[in-house]
Amino acid sequence: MLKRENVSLSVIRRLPRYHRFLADLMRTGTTRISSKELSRRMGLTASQIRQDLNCFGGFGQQGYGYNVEQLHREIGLILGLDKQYPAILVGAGNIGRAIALNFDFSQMGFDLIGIFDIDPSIIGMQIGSLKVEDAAGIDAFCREHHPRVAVLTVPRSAAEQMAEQLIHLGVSGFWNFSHYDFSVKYPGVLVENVHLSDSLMTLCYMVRDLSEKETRDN
Amino acid sequence: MLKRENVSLSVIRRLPRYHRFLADLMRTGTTRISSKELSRRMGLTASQIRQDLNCFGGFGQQGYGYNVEQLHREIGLILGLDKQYPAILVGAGNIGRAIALNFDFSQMGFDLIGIFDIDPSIIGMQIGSLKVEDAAGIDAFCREHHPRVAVLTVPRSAAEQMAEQLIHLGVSGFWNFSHYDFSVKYPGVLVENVHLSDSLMTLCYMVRDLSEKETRDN
DNA sequence: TAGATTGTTAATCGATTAACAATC
DNA sequence: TAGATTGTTAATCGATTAACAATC
Repeated sequence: MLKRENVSLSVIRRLPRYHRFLADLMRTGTTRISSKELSRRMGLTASQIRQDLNCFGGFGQQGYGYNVEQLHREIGLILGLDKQYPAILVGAGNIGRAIALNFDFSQMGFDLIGIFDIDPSIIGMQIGSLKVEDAAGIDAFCREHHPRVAVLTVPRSAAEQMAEQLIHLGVSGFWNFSHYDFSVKYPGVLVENVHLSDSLMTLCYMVRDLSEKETRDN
Repeated sequence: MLKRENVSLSVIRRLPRYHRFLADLMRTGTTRISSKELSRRMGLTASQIRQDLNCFGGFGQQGYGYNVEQLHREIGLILGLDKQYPAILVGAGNIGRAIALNFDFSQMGFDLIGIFDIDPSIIGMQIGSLKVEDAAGIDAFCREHHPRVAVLTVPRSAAEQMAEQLIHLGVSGFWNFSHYDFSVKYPGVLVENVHLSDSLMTLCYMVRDLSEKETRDN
């Protein structure tokens, strides 16, 4: 897993999906798989799978295919799931709590070490193994524990100011659930925007589009 | 808004973002905007914005630009946000509850009319204006109310069976939060997959990649 | 009218697919 | 060895960007 250097984002975004399908295969006891068979299951082309994997090295063997367990492990290493970077979550409302409770951050390369909110009725609440802390203490916390990444589950109105504060405190990656779109403003900062409403609106378009076609066809 | 027909998914996925930025502009009282200025704010090219919009019609005026309010409204119509289609949510765990509580479905083209779960300790729980119903009653409910779309927030193990059941009951669109990847298996069914763990893993890759570069540079 | 900015066509770029020699 | 399947190069396709005439 050495060949990389400027691998395109389209390829990177497919890696977690490969990882997931390979985990499924392991669960069902499959030990080897060809790019052709994997492409059939994932709805891709075999060519694309081979191209994608060869950005990082030759994990397969001619005439045999890929070893499922090995490939799963290699992709995990490429994604960086083997080490845990410290992360904090800011905004312990419904979405924030759901994420803190539902995600095993340690399986995804992170260690969730702090949860913050400004609402006195939420501060002190136990969420999994962590207790919600007062957001006023974020500065001190960051200076001590140096989180690399922040999950931003605050309302839109608080997002901009909080993002800037965290960037100054050394946070360089954001998993952003707020409606605030800050990828443009701070170059160099890594942002993975999760605009759930954008996703739902896209589905809305597709559903409308389908019913229009059905109407025309009848 | 008549020109469409096979507009690419890449374009569609940008529409909700335009919609959001235009809403922001309205909020700050801006009444007109050029593709150039909008491109600067959104981090796109002006060319792309004009190309995107012209898939659906000429909303601008030479020498003037676009009327913010009109463009916002037109994009809303293109996305289909003006009518509400009935939707249900299946799986009222942490994520399901957070979504039901946080999203104003009516603003995104849907009307959330039912929430279901199988867990007796959750059934009957009040979530916003709805009460969680027993999933055993989904068949009867669908035959009566004909939801077009289902939000799938069930665990992976329950997802496949539930998806098939709902497809048979006439549900044709899914907002899928489960780890189950069913876009491949049921052609014709519209699926918007929200694989949050894929998103977090992508961020993991980016953060690792950045620190490797920093290490090299020093 | 002059300046600005669109709508649209043409050029470029990047990503996907196809093909095939290498090789297990 | 023969068959299968990779790694990789070349061809195709689609999406983005640039250019510019039309026009408000």
